[in-house]
Amino acid sequence: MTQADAPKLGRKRDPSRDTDILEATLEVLAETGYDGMTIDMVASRVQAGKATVYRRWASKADLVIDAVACMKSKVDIDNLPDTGTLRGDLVALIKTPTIQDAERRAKIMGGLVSLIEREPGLADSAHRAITGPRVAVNRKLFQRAIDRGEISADADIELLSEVSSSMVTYRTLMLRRPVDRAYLISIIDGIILPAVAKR
Amino acid sequence: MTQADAPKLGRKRDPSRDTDILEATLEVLAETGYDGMTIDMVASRVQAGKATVYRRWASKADLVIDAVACMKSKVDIDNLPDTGTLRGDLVALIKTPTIQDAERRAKIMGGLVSLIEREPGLADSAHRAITGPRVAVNRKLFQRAIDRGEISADADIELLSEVSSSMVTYRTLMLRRPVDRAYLISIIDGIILPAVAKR
DNA sequence: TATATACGACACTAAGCAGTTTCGGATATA
DNA sequence: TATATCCGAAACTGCTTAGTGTCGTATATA
Repeated sequence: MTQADAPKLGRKRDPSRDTDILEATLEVLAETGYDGMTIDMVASRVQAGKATVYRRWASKADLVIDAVACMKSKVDIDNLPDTGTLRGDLVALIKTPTIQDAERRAKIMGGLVSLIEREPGLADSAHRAITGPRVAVNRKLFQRAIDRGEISADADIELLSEVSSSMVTYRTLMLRRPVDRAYLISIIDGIILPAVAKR
Repeated sequence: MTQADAPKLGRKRDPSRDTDILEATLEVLAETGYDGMTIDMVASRVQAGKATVYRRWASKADLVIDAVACMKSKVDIDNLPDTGTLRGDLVALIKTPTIQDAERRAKIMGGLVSLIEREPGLADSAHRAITGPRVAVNRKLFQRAIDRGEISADADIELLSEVSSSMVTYRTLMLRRPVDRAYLISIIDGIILPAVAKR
Protein backbone atom coordinates (compact mmCIF):
# COMPACT_ATOMS: atom_id res chain seq x y z
CA MET A 1 0.00 0.00 0.00
CA THR A 2 2.96 2.24 0.48
CA GLN A 3 3.66 2.19 -3.26
CA ALA A 4 0.04 2.09 -4.40
CA ASP A 5 0.62 3.99 -7.61
CA ALA A 6 4.07 2.63 -8.34
CA PRO A 7 4.51 1.42 -11.91
CA LYS A 8 4.74 -2.31 -12.27
CA LEU A 9 6.20 -2.48 -15.72
CA GLY A 10 9.27 -1.09 -17.35
CA ARG A 11 12.79 -0.30 -16.28
CA LYS A 12 13.13 0.86 -12.68
CA ARG A 13 14.50 4.19 -11.72
CA ASP A 14 18.11 4.01 -10.65
CA PRO A 15 18.15 5.47 -7.11
CA SER A 16 21.89 6.05 -7.30
CA ARG A 17 21.22 8.75 -9.91
CA ASP A 18 19.28 10.71 -7.29
CA THR A 19 22.19 10.97 -4.92
CA ASP A 20 24.64 11.58 -7.75
CA ILE A 21 22.57 14.49 -9.02
CA LEU A 22 21.99 15.95 -5.56
CA GLU A 23 25.69 15.82 -4.81
CA ALA A 24 26.58 17.43 -8.14
CA THR A 25 24.00 20.13 -7.46
CA LEU A 26 25.75 21.08 -4.23
CA GLU A 27 29.11 21.15 -5.99
CA VAL A 28 27.93 23.42 -8.78
CA LEU A 29 25.99 25.56 -6.32
CA ALA A 30 29.13 26.13 -4.27
CA GLU A 31 31.17 26.93 -7.38
CA THR A 32 28.86 29.20 -9.34
CA GLY A 33 25.90 30.11 -7.16
CA TYR A 34 22.23 29.58 -7.91
CA ASP A 35 21.94 32.02 -10.80
CA GLY A 36 25.16 30.89 -12.45
CA MET A 37 24.23 27.26 -12.20
CA THR A 38 22.53 25.53 -15.12
CA ILE A 39 20.81 22.18 -15.17
CA ASP A 40 23.19 21.11 -17.91
CA MET A 41 26.18 21.77 -15.65
CA VAL A 42 24.71 19.50 -13.02
CA ALA A 43 23.59 16.78 -15.42
CA SER A 44 26.76 16.61 -17.48
CA ARG A 45 28.90 16.47 -14.34
CA VAL A 46 27.41 13.09 -13.54
CA GLN A 47 26.97 11.99 -17.15
CA ALA A 48 23.21 12.35 -17.03
CA GLY A 49 20.67 13.91 -19.37
CA LYS A 50 18.49 16.85 -18.46
CA ALA A 51 15.43 14.63 -18.77
CA THR A 52 16.78 12.43 -16.00
CA VAL A 53 16.92 15.47 -13.75
CA TYR A 54 13.47 16.76 -14.67
CA ARG A 55 11.97 13.31 -14.21
CA ARG A 56 12.84 13.66 -10.51
CA TRP A 57 12.48 17.36 -9.76
CA ALA A 58 9.90 19.73 -11.22
CA SER A 59 12.18 22.76 -11.45
CA LYS A 60 15.65 24.07 -10.84
CA ALA A 61 14.49 25.62 -7.56
CA ASP A 62 13.02 22.31 -6.38
CA LEU A 63 16.26 20.53 -7.15
CA VAL A 64 18.37 23.01 -5.23
CA ILE A 65 16.02 23.12 -2.26
CA ASP A 66 16.04 19.34 -2.07
CA ALA A 67 19.82 19.16 -2.41
CA VAL A 68 20.27 21.59 0.47
CA ALA A 69 17.69 19.82 2.62
CA CYS A 70 19.49 16.52 2.10
CA MET A 71 22.87 17.85 3.26
CA LYS A 72 24.38 15.81 6.02
CA SER A 73 26.20 17.24 9.00
CA LYS A 74 29.91 16.56 8.97
CA VAL A 75 30.16 16.58 12.75
CA ASP A 76 28.38 13.95 14.83
CA ILE A 77 26.74 15.84 17.67
CA ASP A 78 26.30 12.64 19.70
CA ASN A 79 29.97 11.83 19.58
CA LEU A 80 31.75 15.10 20.32
CA PRO A 81 35.30 15.33 21.67
CA ASP A 82 35.43 15.67 25.43
CA THR A 83 38.87 16.93 26.36
CA GLY A 84 37.87 18.40 29.70
CA THR A 85 38.24 22.03 28.67
CA LEU A 86 36.16 24.17 26.32
CA ARG A 87 39.25 25.26 24.44
CA GLY A 88 40.36 21.67 24.02
CA ASP A 89 36.97 20.68 22.65
CA LEU A 90 36.79 23.61 20.23
CA VAL A 91 40.32 23.09 18.98
CA ALA A 92 39.75 19.36 18.60
CA LEU A 93 37.06 20.13 16.04
CA ILE A 94 39.54 22.01 13.85
CA LYS A 95 40.76 19.42 11.39
CA THR A 96 41.51 19.82 7.70
CA PRO A 97 38.34 18.11 6.48
CA THR A 98 36.27 20.15 8.94
CA ILE A 99 37.78 23.39 7.69
CA GLN A 100 37.15 22.45 4.08
CA ASP A 101 33.60 21.50 4.95
CA ALA A 102 33.08 24.86 6.64
CA GLU A 103 34.28 26.74 3.56
CA ARG A 104 32.16 24.60 1.30
CA ARG A 105 29.09 25.27 3.41
CA ALA A 106 29.81 28.99 3.35
CA LYS A 107 29.98 28.93 -0.43
CA ILE A 108 26.75 26.97 -0.69
CA MET A 109 25.11 29.50 1.61
CA GLY A 110 26.41 32.28 -0.63
CA GLY A 111 25.08 30.53 -3.68
CA LEU A 112 21.66 30.44 -2.07
CA VAL A 113 21.42 34.14 -1.21
CA SER A 114 19.65 35.09 -4.41
CA LEU A 115 17.23 32.17 -4.14
CA ILE A 116 16.44 33.01 -0.53
CA GLU A 117 15.66 36.53 -1.69
CA ARG A 118 12.94 35.16 -3.95
CA GLU A 119 11.76 32.47 -1.52
CA PRO A 120 12.15 33.85 1.99
CA GLY A 121 10.66 30.69 3.47
CA LEU A 122 13.81 28.91 2.39
CA ALA A 123 15.99 30.88 4.80
CA ASP A 124 14.95 28.78 7.74
CA SER A 125 15.52 25.35 6.21
CA ALA A 126 18.76 26.51 4.60
CA HIS A 127 20.15 27.62 7.92
CA ARG A 128 18.94 24.41 9.55
CA ALA A 129 20.73 22.26 6.98
CA ILE A 130 23.89 24.27 6.38
CA THR A 131 25.10 26.13 9.44
CA GLY A 132 22.56 25.00 12.02
CA PRO A 133 24.33 21.74 12.87
CA ARG A 134 27.60 23.52 13.65
CA VAL A 135 25.82 26.09 15.79
CA ALA A 136 24.15 23.27 17.68
CA VAL A 137 27.53 21.66 18.32
CA ASN A 138 28.89 24.90 19.76
CA ARG A 139 25.81 25.29 21.93
CA LYS A 140 26.32 21.84 23.36
CA LEU A 141 30.00 22.44 24.07
CA PHE A 142 29.21 25.73 25.81
CA GLN A 143 26.47 24.16 27.89
CA ARG A 144 28.83 21.40 28.97
CA ALA A 145 31.41 23.99 29.99
CA ILE A 146 28.80 25.81 32.06
CA ASP A 147 27.68 22.57 33.69
CA ARG A 148 31.19 21.79 34.83
CA GLY A 149 31.60 25.33 36.09
CA GLU A 150 34.34 26.19 33.66
CA ILE A 151 32.82 29.32 32.15
CA SER A 152 30.49 32.11 33.19
CA ALA A 153 26.98 30.79 33.75
CA ASP A 154 25.31 33.85 32.28
CA ALA A 155 27.19 33.83 28.98
CA ASP A 156 24.99 34.50 25.94
CA ILE A 157 25.38 30.99 24.57
CA GLU A 158 22.93 31.42 21.71
CA LEU A 159 24.75 34.39 20.27
CA LEU A 160 28.22 33.01 20.89
CA SER A 161 27.33 29.78 19.11
CA GLU A 162 26.73 31.76 15.94
CA VAL A 163 29.94 33.78 16.03
CA SER A 164 32.22 31.34 14.25
CA SER A 165 29.71 30.49 11.51
CA SER A 166 29.04 34.16 10.90
CA MET A 167 32.67 35.10 10.70
CA VAL A 168 33.70 32.15 8.55
CA THR A 169 30.87 32.84 6.13
CA TYR A 170 31.71 36.52 5.98
CA ARG A 171 35.40 35.88 5.46
CA THR A 172 34.79 33.32 2.74
CA LEU A 173 32.10 35.11 0.76
CA MET A 174 32.81 38.79 1.25
CA LEU A 175 36.49 39.08 2.06
CA ARG A 176 37.44 36.03 -0.03
CA ARG A 177 40.25 35.29 2.32
CA PRO A 178 41.16 31.73 3.24
CA VAL A 179 39.83 30.10 6.37
CA ASP A 180 42.72 28.24 7.91
CA ARG A 181 43.60 26.77 11.26
CA ALA A 182 45.23 29.99 12.47
CA TYR A 183 42.11 32.03 11.75
CA LEU A 184 39.82 29.62 13.57
CA ILE A 185 42.19 29.56 16.54
CA SER A 186 42.17 33.34 16.64
CA ILE A 187 38.37 33.34 16.81
CA ILE A 188 38.52 30.96 19.75
CA ASP A 189 41.30 32.75 21.62
CA GLY A 190 40.45 36.32 20.60
CA ILE A 191 36.68 36.28 20.95
CA ILE A 192 34.99 33.16 22.26
CA LEU A 193 37.13 32.30 25.27
CA PRO A 194 37.64 35.86 26.52
CA ALA A 195 33.90 36.47 26.20
CA VAL A 196 32.91 33.48 28.33
CA ALA A 197 35.66 33.75 30.93
CA LYS A 198 34.61 33.88 34.54
CA ARG A 199 35.49 37.12 36.26
CA MET B 1 44.43 70.31 -20.99
CA THR B 2 42.44 68.36 -18.50
CA GLN B 3 39.55 68.08 -20.96
CA ALA B 4 41.62 67.95 -24.12
CA ASP B 5 39.21 65.74 -26.04
CA ALA B 6 36.03 67.19 -24.58
CA PRO B 7 33.40 67.92 -27.19
CA LYS B 8 32.79 71.58 -27.86
CA LEU B 9 29.48 71.32 -29.60
CA GLY B 10 26.13 69.86 -28.70
CA ARG B 11 24.08 69.47 -25.57
CA LYS B 12 26.12 68.83 -22.43
CA ARG B 13 25.79 65.72 -20.37
CA ASP B 14 23.65 66.21 -17.30
CA PRO B 15 25.89 65.23 -14.35
CA SER B 16 22.87 64.82 -12.08
CA ARG B 17 21.90 61.76 -14.12
CA ASP B 18 25.15 60.07 -13.06
CA THR B 19 24.37 60.27 -9.38
CA ASP B 20 20.71 59.41 -9.94
CA ILE B 21 21.67 56.27 -11.83
CA LEU B 22 24.35 55.25 -9.32
CA GLU B 23 21.94 55.65 -6.45
CA ALA B 24 19.24 53.66 -8.25
CA THR B 25 21.81 50.96 -8.98
CA LEU B 26 22.51 50.51 -5.28
CA GLU B 27 18.80 50.38 -4.52
CA VAL B 28 18.08 47.70 -7.10
CA LEU B 29 21.22 45.83 -6.14
CA ALA B 30 20.09 45.68 -2.52
CA GLU B 31 16.60 44.58 -3.52
CA THR B 32 17.28 41.95 -6.17
CA GLY B 33 20.99 41.19 -6.25
CA TYR B 34 23.35 41.45 -9.19
CA ASP B 35 21.89 38.64 -11.27
CA GLY B 36 18.30 39.67 -10.65
CA MET B 37 19.00 43.27 -11.52
CA THR B 38 18.40 44.50 -15.06
CA ILE B 39 19.56 47.73 -16.62
CA ASP B 40 15.95 48.53 -17.39
CA MET B 41 15.07 48.33 -13.69
CA VAL B 42 17.75 50.86 -12.88
CA ALA B 43 16.98 53.20 -15.78
CA SER B 44 13.21 53.21 -15.40
CA ARG B 45 13.51 53.86 -11.67
CA VAL B 46 14.99 57.27 -12.42
CA GLN B 47 13.01 57.85 -15.62
CA ALA B 48 16.05 57.34 -17.84
CA GLY B 49 16.66 55.39 -21.03
CA LYS B 50 19.06 52.48 -21.30
CA ALA B 51 21.14 54.50 -23.77
CA THR B 52 21.72 57.11 -21.07
CA VAL B 53 23.18 54.40 -18.87
CA TYR B 54 25.35 52.84 -21.56
CA ARG B 55 26.63 56.24 -22.61
CA ARG B 56 28.29 56.45 -19.16
CA TRP B 57 29.23 52.87 -18.33
CA ALA B 58 30.43 50.21 -20.73
CA SER B 59 28.66 47.30 -19.10
CA LYS B 60 26.40 46.22 -16.26
CA ALA B 61 29.41 45.07 -14.27
CA ASP B 62 31.15 48.43 -14.72
CA LEU B 63 28.06 50.25 -13.52
CA VAL B 64 27.73 48.14 -10.41
CA ILE B 65 31.42 48.32 -9.57
CA ASP B 66 31.35 52.10 -9.90
CA ALA B 67 28.18 52.40 -7.82
CA VAL B 68 29.74 50.40 -5.01
CA ALA B 69 33.01 52.32 -5.20
CA CYS B 70 31.11 55.62 -4.91
CA MET B 71 29.26 54.59 -1.73
CA LYS B 72 29.71 57.06 1.06
CA SER B 73 30.22 56.11 4.67
CA LYS B 74 27.27 56.95 6.88
CA VAL B 75 29.42 57.45 9.96
CA ASP B 76 32.00 60.24 10.11
CA ILE B 77 35.13 58.67 11.53
CA ASP B 78 36.59 62.09 12.40
CA ASN B 79 33.60 63.04 14.48
CA LEU B 80 32.81 60.01 16.58
CA PRO B 81 30.91 60.11 19.84
CA ASP B 82 33.14 60.29 22.88
CA THR B 83 31.10 59.34 25.91
CA GLY B 84 34.02 58.29 28.07
CA THR B 85 33.25 54.57 27.97
CA LEU B 86 33.52 52.04 25.16
CA ARG B 87 30.00 50.85 25.80
CA GLY B 88 28.71 54.40 25.66
CA ASP B 89 30.45 55.03 22.36
CA LEU B 90 29.23 51.80 20.78
CA VAL B 91 25.66 52.31 21.94
CA ALA B 92 25.71 55.93 20.81
CA LEU B 93 26.24 54.70 17.25
CA ILE B 94 23.04 52.66 17.37
CA LYS B 95 20.44 54.95 15.89
CA THR B 96 17.56 54.10 13.58
CA PRO B 97 19.21 55.46 10.44
CA THR B 98 22.46 53.68 11.31
CA ILE B 99 20.65 50.38 11.71
CA GLN B 100 18.85 50.82 8.42
CA ASP B 101 22.12 51.70 6.73
CA ALA B 102 23.73 48.57 8.16
CA GLU B 103 20.97 46.36 6.80
CA ARG B 104 21.12 48.08 3.45
CA ARG B 105 24.86 47.54 3.24
CA ALA B 106 24.43 43.90 4.15
CA LYS B 107 21.95 43.45 1.33
CA ILE B 108 24.21 45.21 -1.14
CA MET B 109 27.03 42.96 -0.07
CA GLY B 110 24.78 39.96 -0.61
CA GLY B 111 23.81 41.22 -4.03
CA LEU B 112 27.48 41.36 -4.94
CA VAL B 113 28.37 37.80 -3.94
CA SER B 114 27.82 36.36 -7.39
CA LEU B 115 29.74 39.18 -9.07
CA ILE B 116 32.64 38.79 -6.67
CA GLU B 117 32.68 35.11 -7.59
CA ARG B 118 33.35 36.05 -11.21
CA GLU B 119 35.67 38.98 -10.43
CA PRO B 120 37.59 38.09 -7.29
CA GLY B 121 39.53 41.35 -7.47
CA LEU B 122 36.31 43.12 -6.60
CA ALA B 123 36.20 41.60 -3.12
CA ASP B 124 38.77 44.01 -1.77
CA SER B 125 37.20 47.22 -3.05
CA ALA B 126 33.73 46.00 -2.13
CA HIS B 127 34.75 45.42 1.45
CA ARG B 128 36.57 48.75 1.54
CA ALA B 129 33.47 50.63 0.39
CA ILE B 130 30.71 48.70 2.16
CA THR B 131 31.77 47.32 5.50
CA GLY B 132 35.30 48.67 5.78
CA PRO B 133 34.28 52.09 7.10
CA ARG B 134 32.31 50.59 9.97
CA VAL B 135 35.15 48.23 10.85
CA ALA B 136 37.50 51.21 10.90
CA VAL B 137 35.19 53.04 13.29
CA ASN B 138 35.17 50.10 15.67
CA ARG B 139 38.95 49.83 15.48
CA LYS B 140 39.28 53.48 16.45
CA LEU B 141 36.86 53.15 19.37
CA PHE B 142 38.69 50.10 20.64
CA GLN B 143 42.07 51.79 20.34
CA ARG B 144 40.79 54.78 22.27
CA ALA B 145 39.51 52.49 25.02
CA ILE B 146 42.91 50.84 25.22
CA ASP B 147 44.66 54.21 25.36
CA ARG B 148 42.58 55.31 28.30
CA GLY B 149 43.22 51.96 30.00
CA GLU B 150 39.60 50.93 29.96
CA ILE B 151 40.00 47.56 28.27
CA SER B 152 42.59 44.82 27.99
CA ALA B 153 45.62 46.05 26.04
CA ASP B 154 46.16 42.74 24.27
CA ALA B 155 42.63 42.40 22.91
CA ASP B 156 42.48 41.24 19.29
CA ILE B 157 41.17 44.55 18.00
CA GLU B 158 41.31 43.62 14.33
CA LEU B 159 39.14 40.57 14.75
CA LEU B 160 36.76 42.19 17.20
CA SER B 161 36.20 45.09 14.83
CA GLU B 162 34.78 42.67 12.29
CA VAL B 163 32.43 40.84 14.63
CA SER B 164 29.43 43.14 14.33
CA SER B 165 29.64 43.48 10.56
CA SER B 166 29.96 39.73 10.17
CA MET B 167 27.04 38.95 12.39
CA VAL B 168 24.77 41.64 10.98
CA THR B 169 25.50 40.49 7.44
CA TYR B 170 24.92 36.88 8.34
CA ARG B 171 21.69 37.63 10.16
CA THR B 172 20.35 39.76 7.33
CA LEU B 173 21.30 37.59 4.36
CA MET B 174 21.22 34.06 5.66
CA LEU B 175 18.88 34.04 8.62
CA ARG B 176 16.69 36.83 7.20
CA ARG B 177 15.92 38.00 10.68
CA PRO B 178 15.61 41.69 11.49
CA VAL B 179 18.53 43.66 12.83
CA ASP B 180 17.14 45.84 15.58
CA ARG B 181 18.47 47.78 18.52
CA ALA B 182 18.10 44.84 20.90
CA TYR B 183 20.18 42.59 18.67
CA LEU B 184 22.98 45.10 18.34
CA ILE B 185 23.00 45.67 22.08
CA SER B 186 23.24 41.93 22.66
CA ILE B 187 26.31 41.78 20.42
CA ILE B 188 27.90 44.54 22.47
CA ASP B 189 26.98 43.14 25.88
CA GLY B 190 27.17 39.45 25.03
CA ILE B 191 30.34 39.34 22.95
CA ILE B 192 32.33 42.52 22.51
CA LEU B 193 32.50 43.88 26.04
CA PRO B 194 33.02 40.54 27.80
CA ALA B 195 35.78 39.72 25.31
CA VAL B 196 37.75 42.93 25.94
CA ALA B 197 37.21 43.15 29.69
CA LYS B 198 40.30 43.45 31.84
CA ARG B 199 40.87 40.55 34.16
C1' DT C 1 8.54 -12.25 -26.20
C1' DA C 2 5.48 -8.10 -25.90
C1' DT C 3 5.05 -4.02 -23.24
C1' DA C 4 6.21 -0.20 -20.46
C1' DT C 5 9.41 2.71 -18.42
C1' DA C 6 14.29 4.64 -17.48
C1' DC C 7 18.37 5.99 -19.50
C1' DG C 8 21.80 9.47 -22.12
C1' DA C 9 21.89 12.49 -25.91
C1' DC C 10 20.28 16.14 -28.30
C1' DA C 11 17.01 19.06 -30.94
C1' DC C 12 13.61 22.28 -29.97
C1' DT C 13 10.61 26.14 -27.94
C1' DA C 14 9.84 30.19 -25.35
C1' DA C 15 11.30 33.77 -22.46
C1' DG C 16 14.39 37.03 -20.55
C1' DC C 17 18.06 40.22 -20.88
C1' DA C 18 22.67 42.66 -22.24
C1' DG C 19 23.82 45.67 -25.35
C1' DT C 20 22.89 48.49 -29.90
C1' DT C 21 20.40 51.40 -32.79
C1' DT C 22 16.93 54.62 -34.09
C1' DC C 23 13.79 58.30 -33.32
C1' DG C 24 11.80 62.92 -32.18
C1' DG C 25 12.88 66.49 -29.28
C1' DA C 26 15.91 69.42 -26.19
C1' DT C 27 20.12 72.10 -25.49
C1' DA C 28 24.57 73.46 -26.24
C1' DT C 29 28.33 75.98 -29.49
C1' DA C 30 29.83 78.84 -33.34
C1' DT D 1 20.64 79.48 -37.64
C1' DA D 2 23.39 75.26 -38.65
C1' DT D 3 25.52 71.61 -36.30
C1' DA D 4 26.55 68.36 -32.80
C1' DT D 5 25.48 66.03 -28.77
C1' DC D 6 22.40 64.83 -25.07
C1' DC D 7 17.88 63.16 -23.52
C1' DG D 8 13.87 59.42 -22.87
C1' DA D 9 11.59 55.96 -25.31
C1' DA D 10 11.34 51.97 -27.67
C1' DA D 11 12.45 48.68 -31.34
C1' DC D 12 15.82 45.43 -32.44
C1' DT D 13 19.70 41.76 -32.29
C1' DG D 14 22.05 38.00 -30.35
C1' DC D 15 22.80 34.96 -26.76
C1' DT D 16 21.69 32.13 -22.84
C1' DT D 17 18.89 28.93 -20.44
C1' DA D 18 14.65 26.69 -18.24
C1' DG D 19 11.91 23.33 -19.56
C1' DT D 20 9.88 19.86 -23.21
C1' DG D 21 9.92 16.37 -26.70
C1' DT D 22 12.11 12.77 -29.39
C1' DC D 23 15.26 9.11 -30.40
C1' DG D 24 17.68 4.73 -29.97
C1' DT D 25 18.91 1.76 -26.30
C1' DA D 26 18.71 -0.68 -21.81
C1' DT D 27 16.09 -3.07 -18.36
C1' DA D 28 12.19 -4.27 -15.86
C1' DT D 29 7.35 -7.09 -15.68
C1' DA D 30 4.01 -10.44 -17.28
